[in-house]
Amino acid sequence: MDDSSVLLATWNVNSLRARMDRVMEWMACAKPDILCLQETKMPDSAFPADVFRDAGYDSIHHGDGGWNGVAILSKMALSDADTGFGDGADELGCRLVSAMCGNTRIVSVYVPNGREVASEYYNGKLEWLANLKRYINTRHVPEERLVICGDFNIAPDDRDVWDPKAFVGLTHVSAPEREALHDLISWGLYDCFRIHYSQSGLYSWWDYRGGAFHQHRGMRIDLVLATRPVAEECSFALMDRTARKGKQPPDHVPVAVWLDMQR
DNA sequence: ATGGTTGCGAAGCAA
Repeated sequence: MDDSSVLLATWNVNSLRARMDRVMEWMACAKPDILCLQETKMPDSAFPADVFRDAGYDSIHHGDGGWNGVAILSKMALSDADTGFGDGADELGCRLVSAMCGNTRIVSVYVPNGREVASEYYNGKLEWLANLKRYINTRHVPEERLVICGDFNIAPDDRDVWDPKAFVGLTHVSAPEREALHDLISWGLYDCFRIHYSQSGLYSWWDYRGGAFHQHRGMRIDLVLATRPVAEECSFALMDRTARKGKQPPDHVPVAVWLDMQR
């Protein structure tokens, strides 16, 4: 990692209020250039933009209460920020924020969980994913510098779940969810983590219950998707399992990618 | 054993 590489990370923090000390600690250690957050679980009025500014980060937040909430932090100035799908489509509550960061468009997303297959929430998840595809397709082209990252609440394939047999009939792995994600990716995106790793058993999330983390029962549902111009510059990727350890850990860990691009 | 844990908000609900 030379001085010209940019470190971009995405992290579902499961309440920024509860995780602020950990987030600041991780940022001081990893020094990401760009950090996308999900599940801040706070309204814009509570978002600590001043604290991040003091730490050297510009920021944009989109949240309206105790659930969901997404943000982008950046050492470079953010501009042309936008929230939601912007076309009147129901975004199911503060799940998308976007901004220009240098010459690259950054989108931070928190895809709905879906709760149970065939539920109204599951159908809403599929609809939200279709809206995301439409949002991207109407505003961007694959030749642009574009990153869409966040908690997709979908394990792209069976390598990304600890036991596929245990997930039969459950959300996050169902064919319609995976097809919706594939439909988005096939528009012209690359899964940056998979550029560097092909093996199974590498996860970004572990259930709090049942000692799942220590039993290696997790899923890879937090993704950094990028168009070809950005993906070609992706020299390395990591999911920081250390962030799942210690006191009051979040259930997700940061997914980080190094991009050899000019600042 | 429809369990288990965490956060929100102040009791269940969402994940």
